[in-house]
Order: sequence, then structure tokens, then C-alpha cells
Amino acid sequence: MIEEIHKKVSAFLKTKGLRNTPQRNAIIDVIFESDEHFTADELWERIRKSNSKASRATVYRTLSLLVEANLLHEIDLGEDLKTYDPNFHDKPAHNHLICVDCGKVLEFEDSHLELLNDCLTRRMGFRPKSQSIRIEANCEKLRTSGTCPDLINARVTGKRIPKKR
Amino acid sequence: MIEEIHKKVSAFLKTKGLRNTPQRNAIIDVIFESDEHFTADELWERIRKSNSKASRATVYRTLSLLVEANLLHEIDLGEDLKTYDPNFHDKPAHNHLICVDCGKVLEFEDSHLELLNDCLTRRMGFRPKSQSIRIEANCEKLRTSGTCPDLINARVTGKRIPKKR
DNA sequence: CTGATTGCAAATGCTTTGCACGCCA
DNA sequence: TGGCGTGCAAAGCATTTGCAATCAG
Repeated sequence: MIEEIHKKVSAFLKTKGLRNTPQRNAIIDVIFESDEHFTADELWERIRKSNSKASRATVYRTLSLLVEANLLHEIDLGEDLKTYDPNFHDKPAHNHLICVDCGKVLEFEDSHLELLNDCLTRRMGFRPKSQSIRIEANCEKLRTSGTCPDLINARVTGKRIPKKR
Repeated sequence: MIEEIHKKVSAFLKTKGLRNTPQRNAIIDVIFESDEHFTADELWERIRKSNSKASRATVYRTLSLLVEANLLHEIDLGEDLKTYDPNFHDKPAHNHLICVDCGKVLEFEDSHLELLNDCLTRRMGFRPKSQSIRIEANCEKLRTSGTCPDLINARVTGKRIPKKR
């Protein structure tokens, strides 16, 4: 799978007259070894902890490239920082549900939703290009039972629990 | 209508122990005299051109207040700057379609879409809180006839035409 | 070789904040 | 009188950029 990504990147670079470099490859490896969303800074930290290295500037520059190559998407999680999602390669049309209790992000796809959006777009006189849906919701488990494993885990790992909006 | 907004703001300020001020009122007037989306800086420009005045800091501080009071929403138009939408007071559940040809933003509501999202959210074990949908699309008129009034207008007014992504 | 790439530090640009003064309750 | 609100300038912070050295093809 990671090979497939590298192949796509190489093809993309070639069409743009750009080059394969150790830094770019290292960054790609770190990104796609997990399916976690991340910020530029988190990525840079992960690189630093790995045995390869790349400067912040290179991290930013590579992120732009990967977004342009459509291997990475910027997504809106309602945070201030840009968040990147590496999972569009596997799930090209997924959406996000954000738990406002613990911050957990679920990815989901639904063909009915896509179809409906598609129809609405055409009815307005447009040709659909991309759609993104963000749902904020409360955890039902937490509400009924007063606890939720994700929330406990978020607290343990010190994850910032979102302000309820 | 603007009176209704002012009433809501006053109520909100009261509950928080905050005060009505000329600056806050002026900012609110400028925001809600139109249904345009805007950035903090655009708002500040509009204030400056009006006969009232408020500093940039006050503009930013008031924006935060209005978002907290739920009279304004930050929306994601795919731009780098935060964009504010003053129309949720009239259309509490609207979504956005962005034309990638001319940058025009259409607001739309659809009860089927809301219902479907609601069901999907519950099926995932959550209680819906808010949903936001962003559709990027190409103008059908432009594609078939080679022209589109919105695009012409965008060029005339010097509006930045979005990079196609 | 030649032009792309990198790292560093400096610059950028939006947003937030500290502070002193003003003002309303 | 207490403390909220404001304007100003300074600070913050994520991101971008200029530049000289380095590297890929």
C-alpha cells in the first residue's frame, strides 16, 4: 500500500519536473504508516522522532505537494490549525463525525448522502466536484450510561477535549 | 430584523455581565445590514468606511462574542482566512455550495439532507448537534455556453477567482 | 552540469494580548 | 469606586520565503 503511494508520488513528481528526495520519501513514509489525522507540527514531531530528518520548511513544502497530488486532504475539524487527512486514498469520498464530548473523529461514507448531494447540486445548476460534510455530535453512550471509553482514553492521553459549541 | 439581533445581543451580554457599547452596536449594524460573508479584515474596512469607528482589536473581540452568542458562524469556504456568515439567524441549518469557476457561494437548505445526516449520526451512536456541508462545483452554464454572468461580474469587481482544486 | 531541493533564519500576516486610560453602573 | 471596554502597540504563532549550499538525474 505504501508502495502504491510512492508510485503515485513519483508519477506526480515526474509530470511536474520535480525530484525524488530522501526527505520527501521519509515524510511520506511517516504520514502513511498510520491513518491518523495530523497537523503540520505533529507531523514534524513524528519525523523528528523517526530516524530520518527533514526541516520544518521541507515538511510544509511537502505537505503542499501531497495535497496538490491529491494524496492528502486538508480537512476542517473545527480547529484553528490546518488538519491533514491521509485516508482519502483508501476512502475517496468519506466524511467526518466529530464527537464534541471527547474529540474523537469518525470517518464514514454513505452513498445515499453522496447521491442526494449530487442531485441538489445539479438542481442548482452546477456540476459536482467535491463535497465535504462535517457533523458534530454528542456521544449517546456517554449520555445514557455516564461514561464512554473514548472519553476516558482522551483524558488519559491528555488529549484536548473540545469546547462544546 | 436588525432590532431583533440587537435584542438578542443585549440579552446575551446581560447574562454574561457585559455591556452595551457604541462600538459593539456599530459593528453589529455593519455586519447585519448585509447578508454577505466576510473576513475580520473586510469587516474592519467596512467599519472604517462607515461613520462609526472601532479598532481592529475591538472588531476581533466582538466577532468572538457574536460567534459565542450564535449570531455568527465561522464557515469553511476553503480559504485560508476565517470567514464569517451572518445568515444563520434567518436560515439556521443552511449549507454552502462554492462555484470553483467564479467563487460565488450559494446557500441552500434541504430537509432530506438534514434527515439523512441525522439518521446516519444516530446509527453511529451519536446525538446530532450540528452539521455543515460544503460542496464545490463547476458552473453548468459556463460549461455549456462558455459564459456565466457571475464569472463576468467576478472579473469586473476584481474578485479573486478560486484556484481549481 | 544544471536546476531542483534543503535548512536556516528572517519575514509575513492574521490574530491575540498587555496595559493605561476612559467610562458606565 | 469597581471593573468592563477600548485603542494602541507589542507579542504570538503558524506558515512562507530568500538565500547559499547541496544534491539528484
